[in-house]
Amino acid sequence: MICNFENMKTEDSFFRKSDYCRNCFDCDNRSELFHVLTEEQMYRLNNNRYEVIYNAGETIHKQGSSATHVITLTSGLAKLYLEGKHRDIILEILKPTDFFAAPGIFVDNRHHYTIKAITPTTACFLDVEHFREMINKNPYFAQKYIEMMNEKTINSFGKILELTQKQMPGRVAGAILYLSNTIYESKNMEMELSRQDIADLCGLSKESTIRILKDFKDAEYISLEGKHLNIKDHESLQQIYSNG
Amino acid sequence: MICNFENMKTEDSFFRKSDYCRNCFDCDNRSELFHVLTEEQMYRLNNNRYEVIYNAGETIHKQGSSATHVITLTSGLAKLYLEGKHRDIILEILKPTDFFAAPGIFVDNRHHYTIKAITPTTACFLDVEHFREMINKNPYFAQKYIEMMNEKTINSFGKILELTQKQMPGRVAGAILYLSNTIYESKNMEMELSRQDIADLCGLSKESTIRILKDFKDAEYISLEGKHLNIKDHESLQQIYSNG
DNA sequence: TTGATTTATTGATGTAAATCAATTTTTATA
DNA sequence: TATAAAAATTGATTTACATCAATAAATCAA
Repeated sequence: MICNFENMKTEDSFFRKSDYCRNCFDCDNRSELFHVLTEEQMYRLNNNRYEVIYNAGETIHKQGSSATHVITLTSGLAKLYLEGKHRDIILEILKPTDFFAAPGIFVDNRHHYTIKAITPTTACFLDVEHFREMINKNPYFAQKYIEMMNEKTINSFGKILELTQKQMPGRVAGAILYLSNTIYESKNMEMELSRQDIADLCGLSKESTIRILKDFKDAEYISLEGKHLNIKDHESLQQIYSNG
Repeated sequence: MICNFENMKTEDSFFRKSDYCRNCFDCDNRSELFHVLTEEQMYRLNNNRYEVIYNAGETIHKQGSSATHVITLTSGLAKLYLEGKHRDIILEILKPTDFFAAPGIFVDNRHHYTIKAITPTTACFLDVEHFREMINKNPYFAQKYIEMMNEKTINSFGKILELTQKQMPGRVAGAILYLSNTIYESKNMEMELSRQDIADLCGLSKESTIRILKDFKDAEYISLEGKHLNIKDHESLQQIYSNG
């Protein structure tokens, strides 16, 4: 499923838009990061990228494998998680325009986490060498990237505190608020995550997670039918999240 | 306790070395990061830095306070930790030439952790604005910094897995190995950390940590008198650490 | 040197959350 | 549509670890 600049030209459809075959110039799903590129750098970016389609459940990056490309999610939903000995810990749900450069690309050229499609997903791949070059040639780009990295670092600090200090209700409330505020941007969600996914987001067992969700439902903080979750009492959830 | 380039010139001791009053050019404690600077940038670096002396227990950076400087530890030992609601989590022990730039300096200009001196400590301070400038002007410097950041990110992934998946013996073994391999670089250590510090390194209660240390002592994996710890059976500790 | 304060140690007890096991519901497949 | 497989749910049980409480040792200050 390769679709680069060259391909598009031969079809005489340079600026044509399609679901998973855009060019970078008028791409709605371009990560914010790339806004600082010069025209020429954008041209080269477009020339060096390709897009891949994934089915739900397919692996996009595998922990331990070699990191050859950075990615931007262009459609769908994916989970980024650490594979532990006993369970997985989801660090982040990725949604369109989320950009991800493996921290390994400047260290050991390995992936240190796995990214797996939750729904059917498309992702745009960019060669690591080319990415490194943009970092070196464009200080604004480097700075933007550093900002992004730093934000993720700060988030991971928060994650460490949550996973070690909050107990079950606080963590589940946190996961619900994260999905609502950041991922679905609505209090009324048709969740695409499984119960296990939610558990992995909380660092809890699936059974415990289900029990807490039940409690929240009984307490009328949420309504929950299958994968349809509606936040009825945002205030209380926030309270539970904040108080641990 | 300010001692910059200008001060030193007036004393006619440009290249004089003293315990906490060096210039950057012949400083043994310069972080690796600064090796890529040009002569002129080194000059400016030297001009913009100052050094501070701390007593054991004093706070160098406070979580939540504003991040105005990046630091390099030039002597002593310090702990970098997250202040949680119920306990602190030590992310890293800092020792001389360890450089630390708060991830907040490119995000919200706040410190997201606390750094506290464990022993009497000196640290070299560099203004954030000047640091940002070096990042923008020197792509090698930027790249080195990114490498450093990425390494820390990868480490924090490991920390997340350890804190959530390993149980007590695995975590305590991990802490001992970390202190031995990375901090004291010896199997025979006169530890400067308190039992509480070791506990915070493991994300455990002080009592549990002490119990496990006792177990290791009884099993003759280590000898332990007060703060003197000697690793007698590295192999077994490594095994316990790996198997969790 | 002594008393005071902090740090370290040990034992007894409590509990949050995991695990195990069985059942129900949903989804996928023939 | 029937059947198999996977995911979700609920209850019973176990356990790893924290907390509490008491004492002992070490450090500090006067």
